[in-house]
Amino acid sequence: MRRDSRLSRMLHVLIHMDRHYKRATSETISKMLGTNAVVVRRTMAGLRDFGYVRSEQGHGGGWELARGLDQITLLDIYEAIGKPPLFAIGPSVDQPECLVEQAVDAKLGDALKEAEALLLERFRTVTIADIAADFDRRMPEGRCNIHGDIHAEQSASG
Amino acid sequence: MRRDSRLSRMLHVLIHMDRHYKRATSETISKMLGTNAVVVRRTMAGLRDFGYVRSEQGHGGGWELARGLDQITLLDIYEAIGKPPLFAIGPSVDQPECLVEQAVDAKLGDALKEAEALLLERFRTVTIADIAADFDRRMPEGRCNIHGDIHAEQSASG
DNA sequence: CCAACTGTAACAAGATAGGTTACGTGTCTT
DNA sequence: AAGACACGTAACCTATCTTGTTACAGTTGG
Ligand code: FES
Ligand code: FES
Repeated sequence: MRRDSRLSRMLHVLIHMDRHYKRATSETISKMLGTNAVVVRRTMAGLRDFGYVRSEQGHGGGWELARGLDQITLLDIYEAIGKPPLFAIGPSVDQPECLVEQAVDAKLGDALKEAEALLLERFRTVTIADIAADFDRRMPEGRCNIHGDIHAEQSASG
Repeated sequence: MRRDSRLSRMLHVLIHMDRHYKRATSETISKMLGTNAVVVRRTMAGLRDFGYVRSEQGHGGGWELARGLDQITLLDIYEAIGKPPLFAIGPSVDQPECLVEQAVDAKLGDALKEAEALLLERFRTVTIADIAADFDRRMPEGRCNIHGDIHAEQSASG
């Protein structure tokens, strides 16, 4: 299975939007993420529907934050991208007839539910601002120089 | 992503082997699991390599338990099938240059590591005998009647 | 030898995240 | 009004991974 990277990507984008852009187009964001503008629109549509970002069409349009990063948790974003499955393992059938299999899946399910609860609890208590603060510690100057060209063209326009 | 069901399947098989079969062929097991004999050999090869089951070739051969279910934990089986990835979410790139992305992945990775540790700890402390005991509580008579035909043909030969 | 097994390689099928193309619609500038 | 710019979305392709299938080689017991 290929790992779903949408949560990671959205967090990445939101921090960049807060730190470096007033408004960013799907094209600009796609370059940051190393992907395609359509993928960006597709994924960020969920965030827009939940009110974390706004999108505007037409000339001069693009994406912008709709609230502060301290008002958005990891759980918010996880839900906004559609609550994709967290685990890569699980039972082979949903409603097994075999009682042995039922016992196996029940026990396995208990362990998975515990782990899921812990994970979602972490998601619930960590805001994107917390992650941004970690970034500030790694780069006190607050400058990202990896994609300088992208940043430059945005500084001019926004 | 399709969920890896090998752990669930192997637990299922091992309990049936302990409760109903002295020895079972891949063909018989594949019917229990609703799959193919080659898939059974492929998956159980790992369990054999780790010494949880024995296989014998040739006429009258098949699979049998190499130790008691109370001597095998879920973690043992998880490792024997090759420690497949537990999570379906993760970062998009392994070594991101962008410091923002590094901070995101670090925070996300912390949460995932915590959940993984909890899950593996549960796996470590639960034996297959524990699951079998749950099965006994669900079906006190100790009989499985779903695949009676399979059980019957095995009772005759083993 | 022959039948009944496992061992394994090679390939097909099914599912899903992600990438790409195409086109529609809205909005700002000129 | 025209045209450039940008989002919205459907449709399709690609990559990857688990699972299923076929084929065949090797092993064992009658
Ligand atoms: S995408 Fe983070 S510095 Fe360019
Ligand atoms: S597979 Fe469990 S009763 Fe047949």
